Amino acid sequence: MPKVVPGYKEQARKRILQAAQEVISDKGYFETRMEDIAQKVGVSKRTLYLYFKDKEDLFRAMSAEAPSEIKGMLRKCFEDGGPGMACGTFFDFSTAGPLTGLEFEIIAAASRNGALKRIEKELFDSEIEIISRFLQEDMRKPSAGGFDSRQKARVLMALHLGLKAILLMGGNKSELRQAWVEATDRIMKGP
Amino acid sequence: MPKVVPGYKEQARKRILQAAQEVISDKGYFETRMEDIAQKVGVSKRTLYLYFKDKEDLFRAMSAEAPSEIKGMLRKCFEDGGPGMACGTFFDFSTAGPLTGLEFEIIAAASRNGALKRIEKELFDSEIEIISRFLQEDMRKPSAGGFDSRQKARVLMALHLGLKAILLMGGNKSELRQAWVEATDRIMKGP
Amino acid sequence: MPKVVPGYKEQARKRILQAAQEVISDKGYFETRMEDIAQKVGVSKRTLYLYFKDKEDLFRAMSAEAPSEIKGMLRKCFEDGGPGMACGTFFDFSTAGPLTGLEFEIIAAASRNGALKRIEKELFDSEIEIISRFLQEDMRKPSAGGFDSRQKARVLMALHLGLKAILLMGGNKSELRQAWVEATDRIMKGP
Amino acid sequence: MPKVVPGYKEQARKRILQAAQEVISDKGYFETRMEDIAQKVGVSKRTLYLYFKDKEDLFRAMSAEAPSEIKGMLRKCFEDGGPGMACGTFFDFSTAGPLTGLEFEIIAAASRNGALKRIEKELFDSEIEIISRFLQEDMRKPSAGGFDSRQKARVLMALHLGLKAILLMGGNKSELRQAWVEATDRIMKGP
DNA sequence: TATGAATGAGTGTTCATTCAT
DNA sequence: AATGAATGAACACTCATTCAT
Repeated sequence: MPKVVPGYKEQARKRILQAAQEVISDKGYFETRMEDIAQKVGVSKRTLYLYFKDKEDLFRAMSAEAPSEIKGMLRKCFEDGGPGMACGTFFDFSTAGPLTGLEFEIIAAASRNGALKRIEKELFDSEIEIISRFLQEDMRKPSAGGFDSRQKARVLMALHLGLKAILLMGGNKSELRQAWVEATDRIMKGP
Repeated sequence: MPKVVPGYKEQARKRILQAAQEVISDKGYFETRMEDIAQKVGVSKRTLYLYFKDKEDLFRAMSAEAPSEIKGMLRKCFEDGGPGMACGTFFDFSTAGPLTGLEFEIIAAASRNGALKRIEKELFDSEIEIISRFLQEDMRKPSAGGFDSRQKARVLMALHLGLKAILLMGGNKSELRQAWVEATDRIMKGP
Repeated sequence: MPKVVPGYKEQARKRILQAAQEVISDKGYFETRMEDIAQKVGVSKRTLYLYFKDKEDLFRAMSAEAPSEIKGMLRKCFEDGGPGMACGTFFDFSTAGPLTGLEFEIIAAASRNGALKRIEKELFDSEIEIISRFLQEDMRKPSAGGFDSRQKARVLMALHLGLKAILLMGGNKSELRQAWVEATDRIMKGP
Repeated sequence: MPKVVPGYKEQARKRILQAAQEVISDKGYFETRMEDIAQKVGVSKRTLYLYFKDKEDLFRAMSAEAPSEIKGMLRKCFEDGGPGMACGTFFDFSTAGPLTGLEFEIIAAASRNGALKRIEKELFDSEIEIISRFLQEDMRKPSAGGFDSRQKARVLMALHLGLKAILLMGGNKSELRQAWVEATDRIMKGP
């Protein structure tokens, strides 16, 4: 293992976070042992503590950095894509991987943990920002009754989150996809 | 302690579940100790095991019975109330108590636990049933493009769940309420 | 193991403290494992935590209760015995058992731990009290120059402690005993 | 960092020992981490191992060299000073710095560690030697009853050590100083 | 000479759970 | 119906120490 290579520690850190996300997605935070993560990375348990103060710190970092791919997905769907396809595609993308409860575990944890709550809020706000910007471009007109693009973005995010929750409880995927497409259509077109 | 009173055990059980819900809402499942629940009920730890096989069993029972009040709320809003007020009122009702992540913790747990998943699915389906019945009555007309009342109900539930998640992360309540009212209006009226 | 016997817990606690004193005397506080103590008592490690919050708490309790035998010894020598023999006897008594550094470890710890310091101070003061009372009876006359019985008691205690330290470092016992007898004689008789 | 300077290693070693003494005085041997010492010196942890085999080796070296200042103090008080003032001055000198339990921790450790015990014994003996030489000069007469100057020196050392212990437990300094002066007077004058 | 990175071995502590009453 | 006492198994975390540079 190289040592003096600059950026090495940063990479190692990333690898740990990646492994953590996989294991915690799979087993849940509390049922995940530091050992599990260490094994997945291929280092000793002790090494994790060189990069993170404790388990919670690792979880926090993971919560903060993992969603960067979600934002990438949002960008791909909402910034690059055309208006019509954006929503359906987004649903497909966001439900493509293996379904895990990680997102909800983080939310539940955030409800009891100030630091995590702040992190999540910030991530959420930036997501709203991306979508909202897209919607504004798309419409170019002031929204009726205060239901502006930011509110619409919130609704989209909420709906999306809720549908994933239902999927997690065993909901039918194509059924839910259809509900999503139909609903987003109404929400975005307006009355 | 009365022993001969019939239904005593049932009552004691209820008391335990109630206490469990309070404590677990507050601290989270994994951070809640059997001790905590026992103390809240005012019995010894050992006694809990007379009513539930183990901690998970208790959690399962709690998950299954706690939502009965949610259904009551749904009934009050959607079966008894008129169409216009139903949605706003439902939002107000469902966000009235102290906000906890319990719901999402259960969802996350269900994603990894077959028994819990079945329980949650069933509860969810019955909730969909209630709302969907209301929507049908309200409209009395076949919905366009397969976006029938059941799908709408799903969308409502998902949106509601998602908005609660956002609330939990520190979202602004009145803002989200407005988003909810506006969105449900569009979803239900629909083209 | 009987459970409902009143005073049972108190006895168990005593047994633990006794074992702790033996093991810690032997190996030192930091090198003593909770496991070691548990084994000596014949219970599981976990059981220790039913009686003491943590290792430090156990150590504190041990420090506070173990010296009761020292006080007994003091009483036997200074209160019951006649003036002449008290000192020599006290030295013999107090150096009779196996020599350990426990006393000094406690003192070192007390210097960095307020709670322990208070405990030790109190014990020390009560020991001074016992000796000082004996000296007063013995002399029945006001001491010259403020070197009263309390001061003399302090000197005796200090000297005794110091000689034990020297013993611990490999000092010759009979040599030190003689030094003690000679010195106490001068201290108590006065100029 | 100069390498070719002869005596450089020796100096570095001294710096480490000095730092070790400060940190260990402050936190205690077992609660002091190699890291702490390294930080205090301003080198990496690894470097300490270039100078000392392991933690215990470092501690041993520290125990052996630190007291050189005590001997200096003894010389200043007992060899250079006149008889009358020696004792009071010695007390003042030896209790001037910040009070720590280090001395007693070393004693406790020595009681369980042969190598350390030998080191301490030797130091102690050389201290006795210094004082005893002073006393002999002072008196120039054979002591009565075997209570020779060496025995007196032992008593002085023991008393001094004991009083420091009492100080450490929260004893009153001026009270103890007075006790010391009074007692040493009686011990040295003797019948 | 010096060190960034890594780790094996081990500790205190916790908790759900069971025994015997 | 209820419980005081006890525990086995497990986990987070720590530290002195060594590799490779």
